[in-house]
Amino acid sequence: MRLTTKGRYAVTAMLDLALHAGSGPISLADISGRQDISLSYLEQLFAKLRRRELVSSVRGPGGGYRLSREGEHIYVAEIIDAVNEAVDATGCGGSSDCQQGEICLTHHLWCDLSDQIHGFLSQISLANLVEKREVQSVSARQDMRAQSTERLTLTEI
Amino acid sequence: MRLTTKGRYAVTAMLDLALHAGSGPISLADISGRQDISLSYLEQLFAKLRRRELVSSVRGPGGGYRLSREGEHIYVAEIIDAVNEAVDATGCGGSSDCQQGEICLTHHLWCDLSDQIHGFLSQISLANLVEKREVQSVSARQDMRAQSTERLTLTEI
DNA sequence: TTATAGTTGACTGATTTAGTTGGTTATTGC
DNA sequence: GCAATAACCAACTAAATCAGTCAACTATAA
Repeated sequence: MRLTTKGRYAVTAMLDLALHAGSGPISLADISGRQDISLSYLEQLFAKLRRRELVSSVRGPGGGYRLSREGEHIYVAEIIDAVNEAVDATGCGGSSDCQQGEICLTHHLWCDLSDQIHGFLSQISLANLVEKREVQSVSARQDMRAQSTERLTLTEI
Repeated sequence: MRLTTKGRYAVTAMLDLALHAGSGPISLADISGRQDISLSYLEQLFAKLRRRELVSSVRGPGGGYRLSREGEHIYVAEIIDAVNEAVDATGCGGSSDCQQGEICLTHHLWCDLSDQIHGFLSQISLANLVEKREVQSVSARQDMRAQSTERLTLTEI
C-alpha cells in the first residue's frame, strides 16, 4: 500500500464519475475539465482502472467511462491499489526471505501497518464520499463552471 | 501524509533503536548492519529525525543515537512525517484556492482521508511495535547474526 | 463519412529515492 | 597529543516514479 498523488488523482477522478453517474458515460475530457487533471494522464490511470474492472468504457461519440459497479461497492483502497500496482513493499515479494533466507523486521512491521491502512481504506466507498456535504457543494460549483466555459467556447466560435 | 518506502526505512530504523534502547547510544553502522539499510541513507534520514527531536546524538567513539523520548511517546505518524517533510499534498498548500481561487474536490477529499490515516498511525507507538512477538523474535535473530559477523570480522583480521 | 472518444505506445522533463564519495568536526582512550 | 570512532555535512549520481506530450489507431454514433 502506497499513498501518493497518483492515487489521489485516481480517487478524485473516480469520485467525479460517481457524482455524475446516471447521465450516461462520462468522457475523460469532461473529468479533465472539471478536476484539472491532464487528459493523457487520465488515460493512463483509466487504462489501469479498466484492467481491474473498476470502470467500463463506451467508445465513439457520446461515449466515455462508467463505474462497473455501484458506488457503494467500490472502495478507495481498490482504486489506489489499481493505479499503484503492487509495488513489492517488502523487498522479498511476500516470500519472506528478505534477509539471508529469513524474514526481515521490515517485513512484518510494514505488512502489518500496510494491512491496517488497507483495511481502513477498504471501508470507505465512493458512495460514502458522494454523501458528504462538502463534496456535493464543490461538485455543484465545478459543474456550473464547466457549463459556463462550455458556453464561452460556443460563443467564441 | 504520504506512505512510501522512505517512511518504512525510517520506522524500521527507529524500531531498531527502540529495541536496543538501554544499552547506550546505537551507532548508525549497527542499524545499517542489522536492517540492511545503507549507512549514508540512514545519515540523511537521521538528520531529519534529529531536527524533529525524535532522536538525540552522541558524537565520538561509543557514540550514536538514542530516542529522545520513551518509545511509548513516539508515534509512527511522527516518524513518517519527519522524513517526508510536508509535501503540499493538496496543491494549494492548505490555502484552499486550488481551482480558480476556490477550493477543489481533491482538497477536501484528500485532507479528509489523509487526516484519518494520520490519526490511525498516531495511535501506534514504537512501544506498541516492540511488544509484538514477531518483532521480538526477528530482532533476536538479527542480533545473533550481527554478533556472528562481528566475530567473523575479528577472526579474519 | 465525419467527428467523437477510447486505446495504445513511445517519449520527455521534473522530482524523488537510494546510495556514493569525500570530506569536517567532536570525543574517547591510549 | 594522537589515532580511532562516529556524528555531521554537502555535492553528486543512477534509477524509479510522476505527470504530461505527441502521434497514431480503432470503434461507433449521427
